[in-house]
Amino acid sequence: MHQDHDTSALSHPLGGMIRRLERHAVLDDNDRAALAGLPRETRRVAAGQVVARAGEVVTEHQVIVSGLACRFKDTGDGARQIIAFHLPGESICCPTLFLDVADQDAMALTESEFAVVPRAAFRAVARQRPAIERALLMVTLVEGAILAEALVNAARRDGRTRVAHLLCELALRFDAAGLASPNGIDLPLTQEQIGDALGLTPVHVNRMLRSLAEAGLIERRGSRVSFPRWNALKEAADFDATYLHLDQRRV
Amino acid sequence: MHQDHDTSALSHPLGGMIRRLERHAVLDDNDRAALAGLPRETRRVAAGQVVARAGEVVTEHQVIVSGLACRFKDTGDGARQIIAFHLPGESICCPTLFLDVADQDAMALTESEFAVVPRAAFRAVARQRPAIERALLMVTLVEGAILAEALVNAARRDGRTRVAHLLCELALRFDAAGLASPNGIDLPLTQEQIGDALGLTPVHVNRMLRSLAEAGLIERRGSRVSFPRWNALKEAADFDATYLHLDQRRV
DNA sequence: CGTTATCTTGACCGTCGTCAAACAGGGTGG
DNA sequence: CCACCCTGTTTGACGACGGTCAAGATAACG
Repeated sequence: MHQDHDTSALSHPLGGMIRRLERHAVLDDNDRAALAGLPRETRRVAAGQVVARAGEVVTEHQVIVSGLACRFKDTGDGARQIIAFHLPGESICCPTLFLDVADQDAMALTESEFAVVPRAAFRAVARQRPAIERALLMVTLVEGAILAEALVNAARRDGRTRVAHLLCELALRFDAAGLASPNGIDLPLTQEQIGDALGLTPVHVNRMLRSLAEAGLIERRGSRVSFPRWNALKEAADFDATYLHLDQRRV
Repeated sequence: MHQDHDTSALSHPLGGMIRRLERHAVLDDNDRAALAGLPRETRRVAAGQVVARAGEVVTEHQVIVSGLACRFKDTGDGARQIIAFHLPGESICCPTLFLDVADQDAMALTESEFAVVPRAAFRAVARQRPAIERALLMVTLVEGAILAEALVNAARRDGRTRVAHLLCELALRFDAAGLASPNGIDLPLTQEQIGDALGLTPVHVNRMLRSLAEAGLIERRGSRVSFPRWNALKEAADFDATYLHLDQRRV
């Protein structure tokens, strides 16, 4: 962990977060400067490392700079449910920035880099600059919509559709984050983690991936997934991208 | 539908919403006055009536004054998933107040009364008064935490635990809303609606309710549900109320 | 190159969905 | 007051989707 107060927009550790906020809200130069001026550290964590724990009082606001992370909850009998995947630019914020006691855990799924901001500083900036608070509300609403669709997916769709739906969502979100290439995405998730997100066992995830591949709806090479028949996959996934609010007019 | 501009605090149609916001945030007299002064109508709707539709451009902000409502999504093959239950004082707001195009439907589950506020007016007040926007962010975060637990419930727990968990949650939320009596709650949900919220069929909900009743964990008389062994029920439900954030310090 | 995590596949089984029918309750109209 | 109906509840029989258990194959990694 090292101090890093470079303020150039491109390499700024919070630049991804600022761009993400501006996808859903309007910030002016002062807002951007206030966010860019936040005290922060960057922290590099290994895959699998837990970075926030339910029940703890929160003192830090963590933003992913690179890598992939998730929030999750464990049930009483040891099962794990992934609540949300977090791409670079996203915060583990929403549950913990304003709620005093976290009710969820968070972990890095790949080796990741986090920007860590003292919670009090972040909240002070949000309070002083209403546009920032508005922006936080917007991204929280979008995350809520994504969470709602995850509930529909897990509660209502069969395993094959569920897996296909998650792939569609991640493909679009990776693309929006600039992490997709024309011929697919690099999906650094184990089948167990996919199952943890969908309410399936790893062996069933495996069966369903095979089924999708045999139908020609996806192609797999290592962790690379490509979508040779995107529209057919969307169809099989019962996928409608409205809930991602990717084209939300900024307010 | 009739105009109603009574401004006395107790009977004000938005009084429930203001009190709810103040459970999670701090409002001053000016904030309260700004909310109470919003233009509004009250609207009475019958059980089962859809009050918001996915895909529509939103122009109204709807707050429940009395009754019970829910948000839901339908899947491609006709199944319905209830995303959230809404008690008096809550808004159907969070998805639709700031996101331009709704991705969820909403309906009244019982005969209900809604306060309807023009969206532009509500947004203007929120923009002028940051404390209100902060309050909206807080309740949105709490709703997100409830939604996350619903995902855990539907994806990870067996039917019996799922039903028990929903009963625990509703018991506490009804109580917080002043709708519970010492010996239980009046649950105006059909078993089909319970199933729509949990990802179960109505017949399986019926079996699980019977199982819980036979174990002495709940008692049913008509729509009345009581909890003779609350702690044992919580245990069977894998229930931990942290996620409801009922004791959140206000910020 | 050995060790471990992850993937893959098969066989078996249980929870829950499906289908069906009987039953109860509440409202309506004769 | 009583048929009637409609919605919702209750219960049973059966089947399938997906979980469990287990073993072997492959890939990742020091």
